[in-house]
Amino acid sequence: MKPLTTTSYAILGLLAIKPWTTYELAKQMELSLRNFWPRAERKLYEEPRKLVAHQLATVQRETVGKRPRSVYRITADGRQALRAWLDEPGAPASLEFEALIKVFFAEHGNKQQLLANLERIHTEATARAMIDAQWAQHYLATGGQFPQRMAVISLVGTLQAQLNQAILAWSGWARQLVDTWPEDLRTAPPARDSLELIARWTRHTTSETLNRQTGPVS
Amino acid sequence: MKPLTTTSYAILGLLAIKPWTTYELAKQMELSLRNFWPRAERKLYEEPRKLVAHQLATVQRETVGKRPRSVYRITADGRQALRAWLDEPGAPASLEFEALIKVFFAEHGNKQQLLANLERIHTEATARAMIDAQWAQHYLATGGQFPQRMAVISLVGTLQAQLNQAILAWSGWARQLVDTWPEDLRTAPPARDSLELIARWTRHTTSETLNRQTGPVS
DNA sequence: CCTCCTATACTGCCCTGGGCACTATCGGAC
DNA sequence: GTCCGATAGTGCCCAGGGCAGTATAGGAGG
Repeated sequence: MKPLTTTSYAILGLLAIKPWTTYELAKQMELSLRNFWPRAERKLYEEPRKLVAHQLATVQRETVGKRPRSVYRITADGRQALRAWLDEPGAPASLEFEALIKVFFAEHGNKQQLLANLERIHTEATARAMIDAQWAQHYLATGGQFPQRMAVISLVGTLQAQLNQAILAWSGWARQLVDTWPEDLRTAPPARDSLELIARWTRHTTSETLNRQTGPVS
Repeated sequence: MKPLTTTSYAILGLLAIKPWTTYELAKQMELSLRNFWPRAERKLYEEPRKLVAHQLATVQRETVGKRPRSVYRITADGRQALRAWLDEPGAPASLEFEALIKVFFAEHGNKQQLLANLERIHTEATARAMIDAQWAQHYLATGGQFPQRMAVISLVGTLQAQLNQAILAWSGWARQLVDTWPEDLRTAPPARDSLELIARWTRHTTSETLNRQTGPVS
């Protein structure tokens, strides 16, 4: 029997809200979890079956006219498994950001290319901020599809918006700074002020011993 | 001939700095790009060969005693290809954050479980902030292994640190807020203040600076 | 001098998950 | 009556993740 993955538990979490068809589950995953757990739609279709095999859900085969569909429902075991899963620490966060690689290797191109990449990041973050704003307005106005979930959703939505704001603020700052740099980026002055700020962030923390690990970039 | 991927260009970017052995390339990728382009070490060993096939790099087979090794070197075509790649827009950023799924579905568990998950996020972000601080101190003190790269590295490092700070601030805020919530999270009041702040981000794109250190809800 | 340990320098192999392509019916608009 | 988008999926290839394994180099310690 196929072992359950994080994606399985994400689906199980949705089933804990209400019963859904596989198609609806796939749509809902895309809608609400894409931003912190992106998965290929194709693979989501295999998850509910695994849940049934583990007796965490049941299927109900229906037909709409001639077309069949499967409605999945969480079981008591399923709710129990979900609660147990919430106790386990999750894997550390992981980010993929191709445009940042282009910033990282910008000295092998010219200043205009770096500015263009920063501009693209800024534009995307701006668009994203608009979407976040509309989302927040929608939730404030309607309370959302599942009002009992609004509290936790407001937490998660806040982090997403804050992360996007961080990218927006950074790209605006970086753009302005790079504007003052020479054409040959190898001779540009490093952002010392920013590094000094980062270097001071140890102060607000405990004197716990640190294992030697690497910082953001080496 | 295998097509080049983003990972290929990341390796090519490293080769544009200096020649490396495959082993060194793999180590360096892990060290410096893990945080925004994480890739399995195993697969990195296949990339330099692809670059040679495309004539963007050359190999030099050497031996250290009885042990063979391959040193890769970028070609003029390689530098050209790297510059061209810098012009193409990168794929949108993508985040995987399992602990956030647990926050998202927290209403199916109890308040203590949610607080524990927030605590874990906070602890990890705190540890990460210390690593970032040490990294910044190291760079300020030594200028790094490749001083001509310090300017671009300071940009990328700043974003990484800022993103971690956003998580740190958010998790601290969320922890305090959830503390005031009832046991049954379905009846908890949503973070309206925060949503209202996000909702307003449509209009003003204020001149954000690095010194903006406000938490999620200021 | 010998042993142990870690760093260097990779390769084999299985299988998960990403992603494109494809099928088919339903329901409402025009 | 026709067209289009939404509903409801399946088949299949292969890139990439990740575990395991091989072998030599070089320095530390006894």
